[in-house]
Amino acid sequence: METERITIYDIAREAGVSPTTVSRVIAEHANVSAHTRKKVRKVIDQYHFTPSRIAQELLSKRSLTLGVILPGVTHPYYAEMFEGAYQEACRLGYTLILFCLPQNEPLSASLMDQIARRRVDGMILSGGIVEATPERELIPMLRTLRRSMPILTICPPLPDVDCINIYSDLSSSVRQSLRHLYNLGHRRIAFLGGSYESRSAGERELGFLDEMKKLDLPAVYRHEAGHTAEAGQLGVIKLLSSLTDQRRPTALICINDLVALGSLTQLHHMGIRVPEDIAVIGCDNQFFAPYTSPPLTTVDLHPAEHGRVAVQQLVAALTDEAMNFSQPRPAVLIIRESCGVSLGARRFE
Amino acid sequence: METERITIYDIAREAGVSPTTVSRVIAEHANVSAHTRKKVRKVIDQYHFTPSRIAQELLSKRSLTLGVILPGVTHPYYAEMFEGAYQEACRLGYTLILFCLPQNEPLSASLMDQIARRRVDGMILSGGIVEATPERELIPMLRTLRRSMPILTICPPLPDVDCINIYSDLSSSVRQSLRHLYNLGHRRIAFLGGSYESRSAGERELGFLDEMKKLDLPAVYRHEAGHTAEAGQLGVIKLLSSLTDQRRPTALICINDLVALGSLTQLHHMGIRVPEDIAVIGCDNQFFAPYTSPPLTTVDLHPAEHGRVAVQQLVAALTDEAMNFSQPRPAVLIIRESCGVSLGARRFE
DNA sequence: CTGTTAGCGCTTTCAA
DNA sequence: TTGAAAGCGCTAACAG
Repeated sequence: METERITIYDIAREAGVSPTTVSRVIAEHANVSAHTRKKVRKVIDQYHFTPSRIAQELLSKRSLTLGVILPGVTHPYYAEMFEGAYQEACRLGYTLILFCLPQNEPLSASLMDQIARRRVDGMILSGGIVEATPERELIPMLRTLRRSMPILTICPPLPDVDCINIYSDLSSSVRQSLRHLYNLGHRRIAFLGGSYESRSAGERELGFLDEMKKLDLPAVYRHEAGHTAEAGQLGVIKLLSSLTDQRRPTALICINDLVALGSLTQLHHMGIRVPEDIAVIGCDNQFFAPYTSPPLTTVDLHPAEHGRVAVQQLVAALTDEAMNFSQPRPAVLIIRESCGVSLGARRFE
Repeated sequence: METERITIYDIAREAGVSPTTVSRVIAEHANVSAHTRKKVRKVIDQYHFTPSRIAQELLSKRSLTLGVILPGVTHPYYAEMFEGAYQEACRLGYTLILFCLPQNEPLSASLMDQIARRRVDGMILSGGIVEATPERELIPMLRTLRRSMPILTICPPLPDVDCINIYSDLSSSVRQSLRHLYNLGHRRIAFLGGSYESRSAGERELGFLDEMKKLDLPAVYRHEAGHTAEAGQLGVIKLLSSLTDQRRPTALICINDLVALGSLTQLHHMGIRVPEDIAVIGCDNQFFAPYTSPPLTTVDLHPAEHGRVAVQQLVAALTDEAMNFSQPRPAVLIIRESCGVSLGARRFE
């Protein structure tokens, strides 16, 4: 098992030069004669030598590693975010270490410790940790972390911490969906999903309420639910079972595509046609959205791009003593069939 | 930005002891008097000191880090596998570093180099890299890697390399689906998806062909396709468009749920009812399977468990000079509605 | 162009 | 019970 690790000294000895010279050859420094270089290269290749990044990190005091805290990658939204971040990190010569932290778990002391020990150069945080942790707990933790490295959060902006922040214009997302439905003639529009504990969900909720008010519509159809397909299914049951057909909403905005998926299934079970009887709009533009029946109208939040930009900004902050500002990223409505565009604008009672 | 890093020497000086003692306190060694320990602890806490894992790694020659190569985490199958591995790694005190390598990209020299430099303690490989790379290229690379660390592959077993191997019993997966359909009365059964370049796909293909032969059925309905929903959609078009209704297969086994999803959509477009006109079975039991219409019968391969077991085995190999054997993991058929059980066994011409 | 020296932050002898 | 010294593998500074 233990393949006695070869060091730069072994190479130096074997090539009859000093370790420094070997180091220079590896780093492709200019000040090495072609002859020496070739000689050293040969020995390096012969022994399949690769310098230890661990030693380099110790010396340079930079790990060229970024930590990422996400609720996990099982949710396609975060999976895409991670991959976007990963690509950009590769491009910039950084490595990512992913820490999965379930939505409702707080940033434990043990995780903080692990991060600190690793001496990562910076942290990217998204998901429940920055969405659902009470600010009175979260802010101090972030401040502590911030003392040793720059931090980037992907969530609605947080007050009183010196973090770079990237956020989806969630409010705009709901507003766009709402306006689209309004223009199609809908007036009884319901909002389904999320939980008031999540700041993102809250922001959408607020966007919904505010836009409804602007449109002079009563926002009576709302239902707190989770973020899963099952939650969508349950949500529809709760939302509709108590209502007569006359008072039933004619359109449904779901907090994400998973909830929309569950809703579609449940509506189908109940014999309610989409989009004829009720229009449905999701959010996230997940891979399955074109394949639901009917294909789901949704909003693309571009999580992969968020990830990419996050790494870019964080690395920039590491180099320049840079600007830590908040940046909203646009949300774009993807129109398919579940909203009923093909039916044209109609009049609803 | 640069928060002058505190070292064990700073703590030692401040506490009026030697660095050794501080080290001992941190490692919770026995041989420190209660008084000294308390004194040192206080200084440590005061300065929020955490020992550098980088220095520890350099000294101990172990990084307590495992590398994982996956095609990415965007595919839920691999996302689940990763999370399973992640959990187990946490439990055992290891960190995972994820390298995303697109399905059809070979293990580049640059990636090999990166892995070697990181001095990870072991590697877990799955996806295209071990599925689709020609063996004449793959085996030598694995051998090279194997010289410096234990390797675990999650894929059909590879010949001539000393790797631990975990694999889904893919052949059994197809056989189960096939037999289930057969018992329901189906005789014209089609197989859709995959590509002959992938060893997993090949194994399923073989399972299909072999089982068809055992059942004394002609395996005429096969179609190489990709692994995406779009591929499923296209596959159905190609498979059915040339056939008269009489000769059309009455059942369809898809290589994965994505392909099944695309197939369902396309069948719907073509006015072919599932399961009345054609039964459909997928594979992977992805989260959306209960929410397709009709709900998808599929096979659960338990990727998360694969991930967990992988880490467990690899860590075991790191400690014991352990057993490198191949382990098939069971595949279980999850029966929903797309296969038409509720219709009961029927007679097809 | 090349080599010597010192030190990154830690732990492990070994000695006191 | 505590500490001094050496070294993990590498590179930057400084000589030569």
